[in-house]
Amino acid sequence: MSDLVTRLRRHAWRMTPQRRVIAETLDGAHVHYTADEILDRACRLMPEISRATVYNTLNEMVALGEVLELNLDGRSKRYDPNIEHDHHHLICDGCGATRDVHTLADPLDSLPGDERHGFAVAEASITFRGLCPDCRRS
Amino acid sequence: MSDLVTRLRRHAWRMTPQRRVIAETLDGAHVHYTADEILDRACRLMPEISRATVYNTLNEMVALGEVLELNLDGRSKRYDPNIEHDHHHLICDGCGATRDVHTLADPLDSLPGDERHGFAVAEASITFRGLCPDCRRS
DNA sequence: TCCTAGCTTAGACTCTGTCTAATGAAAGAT
DNA sequence: ATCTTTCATTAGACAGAGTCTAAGCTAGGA
Repeated sequence: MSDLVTRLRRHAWRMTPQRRVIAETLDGAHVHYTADEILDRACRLMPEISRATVYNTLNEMVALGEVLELNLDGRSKRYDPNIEHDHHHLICDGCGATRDVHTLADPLDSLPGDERHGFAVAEASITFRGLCPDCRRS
Repeated sequence: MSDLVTRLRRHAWRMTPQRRVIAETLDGAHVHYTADEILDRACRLMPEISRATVYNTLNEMVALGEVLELNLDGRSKRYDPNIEHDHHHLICDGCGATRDVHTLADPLDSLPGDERHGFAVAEASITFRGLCPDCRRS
């Protein structure tokens, strides 16, 4: 039983077999998958699952506040079951692999008042870019 | 004569009328446009310019290192003629307005070695989100 | 001026994601 | 247990952003 499934059960939300497979796929990964990667993996467990269901379900999980949607590479969205608001992301420029990281300092503190231009700044997230161990070798 | 055109002239790169219109459109703006917005504006000066040329040219400017490509909203890319590598972006959650900001500390220093997971980390950029002065009022 | 590399063009194509209309399954009421 | 209503799932059509292709055009050097 994954933690994400537990969290989703608390909402008034039908837990269908398709939704369970999607939630378990998301939650079991240490990297953040795209919708198509989740579809691939879900198809191994439930071959007849449809693309629309995967997209619908991911959007609903995001709307429920139990999954974060990441727009990091400009190609496809990735989904993060970790909803803590103090984490950031490390992305491989070679293959697009994405994972959570934690920093020592809160980046909000690094933006001085005179650089806020009258904005009410609520949130800051850092995107780190580089090459993952696999892509460094090739 | 825009500063971006001056910078582009330093490269072995044909300065065609199309490329000049695109460079001047980009450089004259205070916000960061999408490729389609640039196409719209370029068409006012040169009605027969093609979509492919705008996309090709923007990609070449990025490859020359004279323009930065931003993936901030997951929909379409935006182009920033400011290529200083130590600036970040402040985005309004209300209207999407985007502007450059500078921070006190380099965010790369806030990622400890044991959070790098074997990656060769090259770059870090911060996205600040909040409400701009106009959107705070309404 | 002529030549040639390389630029521009229209339109087809790909990829990611959304929408629609029809079918299928769950949960409360009887 | 069955009915009924509501919501979920499905295949496929559609939409938006961006890339590719093949043909013609042009900038700039010889």
